[in-house]
Amino acid sequence: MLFKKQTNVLTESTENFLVAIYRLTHERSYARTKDIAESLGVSLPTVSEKIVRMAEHGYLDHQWRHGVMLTPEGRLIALRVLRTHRLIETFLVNVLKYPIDEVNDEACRLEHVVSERFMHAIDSMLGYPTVDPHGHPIPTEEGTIEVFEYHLLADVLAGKKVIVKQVSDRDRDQLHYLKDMGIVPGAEITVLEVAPFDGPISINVEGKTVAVSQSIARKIGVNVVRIRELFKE
Amino acid sequence: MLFKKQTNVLTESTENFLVAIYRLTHERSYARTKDIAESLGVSLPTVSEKIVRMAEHGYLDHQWRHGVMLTPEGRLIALRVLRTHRLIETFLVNVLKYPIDEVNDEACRLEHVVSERFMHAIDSMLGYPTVDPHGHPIPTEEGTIEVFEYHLLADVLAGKKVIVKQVSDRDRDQLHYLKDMGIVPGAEITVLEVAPFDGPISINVEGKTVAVSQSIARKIGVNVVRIRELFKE
DNA sequence: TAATTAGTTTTGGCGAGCCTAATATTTTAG
DNA sequence: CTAAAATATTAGGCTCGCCAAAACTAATTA
Repeated sequence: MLFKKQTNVLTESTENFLVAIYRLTHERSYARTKDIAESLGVSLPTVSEKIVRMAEHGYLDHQWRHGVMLTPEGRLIALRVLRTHRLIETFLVNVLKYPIDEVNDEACRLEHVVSERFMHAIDSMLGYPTVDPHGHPIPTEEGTIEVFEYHLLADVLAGKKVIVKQVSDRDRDQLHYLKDMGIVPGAEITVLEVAPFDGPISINVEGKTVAVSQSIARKIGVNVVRIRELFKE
Repeated sequence: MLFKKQTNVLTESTENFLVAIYRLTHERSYARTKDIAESLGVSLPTVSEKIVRMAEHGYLDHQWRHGVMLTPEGRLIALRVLRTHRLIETFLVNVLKYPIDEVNDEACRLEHVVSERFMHAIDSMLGYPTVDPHGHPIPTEEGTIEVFEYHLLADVLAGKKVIVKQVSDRDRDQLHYLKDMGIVPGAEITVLEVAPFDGPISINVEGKTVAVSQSIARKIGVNVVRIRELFKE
């Protein structure tokens, strides 16, 4: 019953809004109009107007002039689309051998049109994966999602050896940059030196020595610490 | 150069119009407004209006009040979309194990959004197929398409044995009906009896004996007669 | 030749999804 | 505690894709 989805009862735009809001409400409990506009690349009025319509349809909870939050129904849809997106990304990398930094655009287009049958077919072909190629959890069909907490590369002490578990999928260029250095989920990294005052971090990845900035290193998750927690200060 | 198309320069609707017109101009040289409307399931004014816009963009040649015909540019796009459609259908059947009568809807949605990279990936994965699961030719990347000419099952004399080469992909229910009887490309058929006066044809398919109407039998291509390149325009 | 009719196009409208410019309300900083 | 800055919303417009009703050929038939 959940995820019943006859493709097309929701427009692509609506699905995109829902996912964007889902992502934003991970940080703070309400997503602000401005942040939604920014993350979707549309104007503020477009967002304002869409919010009203989506709230009427029961997908959003609208605190006038403060922001929105997903209703359970909206959240379910967002997770369904996110699941589709991440499963498709996994398919593109594992089966069609896409480079990790080129899957996002394709998945963004496909996520709105594939059928449930398609999803089942690739899910089983992939062996029911639980994480996508960037190390992000794939929501289940029932609409649940695991939260993994990793150490950040930025916090690892010099001399330690870690395994890359997760990289951010938000910025394509950054992803490309990381991929070129070999920093992808599964890669082994030895931290050589951490320059003081927020300086760069020297690391050894698969034999090569490279330096990355603190800010990038804060976006790289390494090693599993513990599962199921959600502290975020 | 050909087929480079950054996805999205054309809307889904435009692509659908081009393919519909391509199919219609196989029968007669000009596609009539009415036939286009019918084959796309939209109203006449919708078609009239769209024709004007598409002609302005150089995709169509519009003989006012007589019909339209594709320009070379329009034809190229139509063939690109058709290629995409048929390659996706082949992928769905060969790789994802879809039943032959369920591929069309999925392909209709996917054909407008997949990238060139995706097409190359599945094309090579499939071993560069030249026909889709219904036995229709897959246009090449350069925009050429082979025309296979087959005998029609309806014309086969009693006692003969033939191989099914092509079934129509236009009607889902019909396809389902044929699939259930085992009449799919590759199946071996022995014609047992042809009733006179346009009567049903008794055939043996994979051990089972069934009867089909003349009208259906006229939509089933069997055995290769000859192959030739089509020159259109 | 005139009337009927099949087919086509024009007219006028609707909603979705966008936008810019103008306006309203918070928030924040002086 | 106001005034400027930031944020949100309203107003007004645009294109696309669609439609029904009306107007208009062109082909055929009486």
